[in-house]
Amino acid sequence: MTTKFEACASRIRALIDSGRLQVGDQLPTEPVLCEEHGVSRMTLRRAIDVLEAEGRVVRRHGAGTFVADPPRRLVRDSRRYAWEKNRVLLPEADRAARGSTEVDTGAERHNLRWHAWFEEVLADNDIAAAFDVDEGEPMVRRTYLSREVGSPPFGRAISHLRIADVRTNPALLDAEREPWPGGTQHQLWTVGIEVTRIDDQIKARTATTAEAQALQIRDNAPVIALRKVSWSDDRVVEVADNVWPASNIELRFTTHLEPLKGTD
Amino acid sequence: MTTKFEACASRIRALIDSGRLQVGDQLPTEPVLCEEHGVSRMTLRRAIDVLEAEGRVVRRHGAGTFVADPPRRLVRDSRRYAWEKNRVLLPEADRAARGSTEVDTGAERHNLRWHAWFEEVLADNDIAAAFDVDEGEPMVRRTYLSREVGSPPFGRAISHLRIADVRTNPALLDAEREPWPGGTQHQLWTVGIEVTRIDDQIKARTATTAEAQALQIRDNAPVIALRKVSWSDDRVVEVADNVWPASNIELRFTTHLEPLKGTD
DNA sequence: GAGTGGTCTAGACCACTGT
DNA sequence: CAGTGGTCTAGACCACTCC
Repeated sequence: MTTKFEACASRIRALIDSGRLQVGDQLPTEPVLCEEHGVSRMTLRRAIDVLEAEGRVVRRHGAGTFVADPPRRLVRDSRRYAWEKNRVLLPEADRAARGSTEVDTGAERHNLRWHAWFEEVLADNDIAAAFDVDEGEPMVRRTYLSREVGSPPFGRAISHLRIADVRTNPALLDAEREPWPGGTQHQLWTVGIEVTRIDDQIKARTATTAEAQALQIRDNAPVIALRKVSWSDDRVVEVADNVWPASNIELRFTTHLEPLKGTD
Repeated sequence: MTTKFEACASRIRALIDSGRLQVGDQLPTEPVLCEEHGVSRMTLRRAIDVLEAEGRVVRRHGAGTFVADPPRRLVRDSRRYAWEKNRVLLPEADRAARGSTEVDTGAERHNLRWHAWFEEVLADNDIAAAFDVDEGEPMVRRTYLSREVGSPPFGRAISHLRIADVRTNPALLDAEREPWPGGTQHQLWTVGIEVTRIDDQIKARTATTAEAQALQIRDNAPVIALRKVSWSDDRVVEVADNVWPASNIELRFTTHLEPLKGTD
């Protein structure tokens, strides 16, 4: 049995898909839609909940409900790591010409805005375990919010470095120097650290309240969380926790396999 | 301002976290909870919606609402690909001893159950594009559902192979031969194909109706979708679409970086 | 201040489970 | 068939946006 709210959602979805309602158009108001579809307000709202979860409409409190932009999915490709590493030895001008974020988003540099915020903190349980150091180890916590002009942030990253590792280059503790040409791998290179391996751990879950606020999404909206752990040989040198609205991102990973021996 | 349904959810969540309600325990019925928390039924249900989305409770229509098992997250590591490839040349007994799924889940082989279902189909738009062949190309579509005894399925995979590639080994078209010792890489090896690279594309989204049914989860529950594209040199040889309930899985990827040249 | 979406209520009826 | 959760209603009040 198909429910009333699903049927109602389907009819409105059809209006959008057919182009009768265009991107940015305001839907009729809730009382009007209730009338049109012969349902009560709660049922109508449940129907719109479905469309909102699908990313087809946005609700703006006090203003109206609007047909949403189909999300431009950002693509984050693991090849960015090798690409970034290859730039470590380039002169600054070359490194500055293009950053990973532009590559991911396809956006132009002049359309990108950064918010970077640095703090000196003591490693909590979780971070200490990730680095395999003692709790309370002094760290620098770097929070990044990046957005295209006129859009909500497309993701947040919180990166941790050991202060013991980066202390010899005070510029690394200064948020004013961000975005750093060449990214974290070049930053670590300035203190003699070469990143040799990166592990990514990926989960999908619902946003915490803080994340929802930072990314301007609903509480409990689905997000993808990626923890990037950078190693220099057998030592962890950076732990970066990234979070994106699930609908905004696609991750890609490439695994090259060694040729089989003893064949040909 | 915190809403009434959030406050109500928090109180019930606290009961679970504190251990006053144990895994498997039935919650008081909705009318009782309404009374206890002084809210209407719709508000109470919204509170329970939150807990259900967090995976803390399960609702069973007609039976009750119960404290859910904390999900055992399955970990799928990209190193499985190299591991599988290294086994291609091993004798069957060795290959059969242990499969990727056991490695991912940590489950014992005797506790795992498979449902495999093969069909011969013509490539649709999407699959044809992924293989870079013409639409209508004959393919074998292999659907896998795997579960631990007594649990709902933990994931579904739909794999496509070109019939032109595998025709020389009819055993590959027979679902009765699954699970195949050594997995897909060994299967392809039997028809002279060596997998040299694997690309994974990952999205988080909500479950389709078919997926929700197959995985025994709610419609629109969040899932992780992973498309694995296997290449033999510059030719696509398998496209496998995996889907897991988002709360049940963590993905891990390892990227090794080449040493920087001209240094030391 | 008029109009929008967000929350909440008290009650009804239905579908499903277990005995 | 008694009791559970699932859906739906008609109305109320509130918070927010925009004129």
